Amino acid sequence: MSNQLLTKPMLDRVAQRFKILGEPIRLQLLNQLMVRGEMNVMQLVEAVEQQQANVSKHLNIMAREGLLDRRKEGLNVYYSIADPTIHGVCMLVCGRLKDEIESTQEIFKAMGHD
Amino acid sequence: MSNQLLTKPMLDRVAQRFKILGEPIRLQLLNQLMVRGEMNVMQLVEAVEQQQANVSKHLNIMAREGLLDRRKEGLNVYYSIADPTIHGVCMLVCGRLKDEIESTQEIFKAMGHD
DNA sequence: CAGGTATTTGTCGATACACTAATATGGTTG
DNA sequence: CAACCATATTAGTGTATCGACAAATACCTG
Repeated sequence: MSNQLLTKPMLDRVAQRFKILGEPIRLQLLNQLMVRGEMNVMQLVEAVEQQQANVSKHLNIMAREGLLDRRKEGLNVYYSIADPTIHGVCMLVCGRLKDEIESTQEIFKAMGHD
Repeated sequence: MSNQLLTKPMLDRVAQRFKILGEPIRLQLLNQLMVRGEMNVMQLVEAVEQQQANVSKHLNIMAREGLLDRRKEGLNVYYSIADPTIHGVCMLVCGRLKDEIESTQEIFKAMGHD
C-alpha cells in the first residue's frame, strides 16, 4: 500500500482483517493474550467478563482468520496469538490515538479550561 | 498495547478506529489519497466508481475520526490524509496478508497441485 | 437564479452481535 | 462402563448497527 493501488480482492481482504479488529471484546481478548501469553477459554472468560459462548465465538472468528492459534489439551482449549504483526498494528494505532487525545487536551488547556 | 492491559475507553476508541478501516470503499479512498495526494470529491467518485452521496458520507466519517483533512476551495472540497500512521498500519496488514497467501500457496504446491 | 458540486435525510436490507439453550467433547468417579 | 461434571462449541432468536440507494437540501460561483 506504499504507493500502489490495491486490487479489489486485496482491499476486501484487508478490510476484513480490520473489521475483525474493530470489536472491543476481540481487542480485549487479544490484549489479554499479548500480556499473559497463551490462555484457555475459561481464563479469557474471567478476564473479559463475558459469556462463555460469546467469548468462544469471537475466539473462533479470530482463529479462522489466522490471528490466533488453537491448541487442545484435555478439557481445555488454549489460544495464543498467531499473527506477529498484530502487536505492531495495535501499537501504532494506540500511539496515534494517545497523540490525538493529548493534543486535544492541549487545546482545551490553551482555551483556559485548566 | 505492548505489555499493558488497556482500559475500556481506550479499547473502544481503538476498536472504533479499526472499524472505520474495515470497509473496502473507505480503504479504497484512503489508497487513492495515499497514491495521488489531495483529491476532491468528484475525483474520488470517479476513482472508486460509487455514488457521490456514498463517497461523501464515507469521507465525512473518516474526516470526523481524524483520518482525513478537509479543505474547501470554491465549489470543491479537497480531502487528504491527516493521520500519518495510516500508511504504516496498512503496510503491516498488507504485508502480513501477502505472507499468509504465499505460504498457503506453498502448501498447495507441496501437495502436488502445481 | 442557473448549474455544478457536495452534504443530508429517509428508507430498506444485510450483516453481525448478544443472549439463551442445546450439543459436543473429554476427563473423573463409583 | 455408565453416570456425571467441567469445558467448549454450535444453533436459534431478537435486535441494533451500518451501508447502499434515492431524493431533497445546502453551498458556492458566474
